[in-house]
Amino acid sequence: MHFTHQDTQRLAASMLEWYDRHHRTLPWRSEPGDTPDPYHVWLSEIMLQQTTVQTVGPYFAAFLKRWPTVTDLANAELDDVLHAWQGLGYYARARNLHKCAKVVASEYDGVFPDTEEGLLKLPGIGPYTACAVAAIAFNRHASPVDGNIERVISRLFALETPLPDVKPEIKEKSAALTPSDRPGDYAQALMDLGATVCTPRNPACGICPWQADCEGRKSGIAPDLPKKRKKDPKPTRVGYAFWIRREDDGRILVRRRPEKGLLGGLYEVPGSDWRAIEAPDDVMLSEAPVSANWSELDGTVGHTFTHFHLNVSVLATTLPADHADKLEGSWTTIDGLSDFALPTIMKKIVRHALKYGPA
DNA sequence: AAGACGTGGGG
DNA sequence: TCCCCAAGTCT
Repeated sequence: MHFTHQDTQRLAASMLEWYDRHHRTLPWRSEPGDTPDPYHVWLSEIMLQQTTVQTVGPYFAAFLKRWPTVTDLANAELDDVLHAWQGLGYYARARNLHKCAKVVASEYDGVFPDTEEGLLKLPGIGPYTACAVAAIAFNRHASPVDGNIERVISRLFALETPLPDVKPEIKEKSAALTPSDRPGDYAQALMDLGATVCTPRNPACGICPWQADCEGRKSGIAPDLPKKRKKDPKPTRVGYAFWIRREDDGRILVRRRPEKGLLGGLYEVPGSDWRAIEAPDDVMLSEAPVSANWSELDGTVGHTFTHFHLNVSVLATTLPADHADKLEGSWTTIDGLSDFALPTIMKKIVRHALKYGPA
């Protein structure tokens, strides 16, 4: 399948026309004709990595309100950024977001670089985001390829090679279709189309501006594209959470996780390691922050991460203050828990402890 | 280069 | 219930 130069111009034009009529108004999108704020574009693109528009909305608004400029964000404390990010997931994004803001503020005088290669050097900005920001914020002739565009292009050309092998071919085909005029709108058009028309399941080919040219639709395989390699089943891990209450004031112990790795920099109810195979109770118990008289609460807390399922049992105890004060971490009231950046698994553990724990 | 890295919604 | 999916990056 090959398009002539004339074909590509026609396809780009019909896509932009579709965008002008059907594009969504999103908080980070400038009005047509207005120059977008690179800070807004960058912030939204980082938040939107592997995350839905609906989920991002409130976070984007809250960040912009609290940190109106990239310099404001650079001057923030990391813990405050992680706190504002809690629940959004992939927390390395928040750490890199903060790092990136600091670099832009200190080394670029608060002004984002306006080229793909300049952007690519910044923390948390990879090939997709560099391309997207260059196109959307700076109107550069760049062709970002995200999951939506992979789907649209693989269908348009009926590419049956599975991802990720087919990625270079998609990149090449997509670049060849990208117009010099309005490359940013064109990129957003493809993403909108992928999100609302050329959807993973039940694509609405009947209303697609490219239906007449789509090889995938014509051969009836569009809904099955792009092909992907099968994923390995997720293993299940188990562990304990230690709900430790200080006797005199009823405060609870929380602690900050190491900055690298899973849930890095967020706070946790102290816990054992999460193991693939259930270890004997005494091994898990030896990982408690303190030796104590534990009572196991009813039920378990289940949570699924990207690459494993987790089942946590909660052990509760109450410690005399002189004993409690030797432990590492922060003692907080229940209400005060909202001041800490807690990932969803920890919120579940807190909820479970409050529901089943000793009164 | 393949695996680590979150979460919530939809079918 | 369970699997797939969402504007990927880092190591």
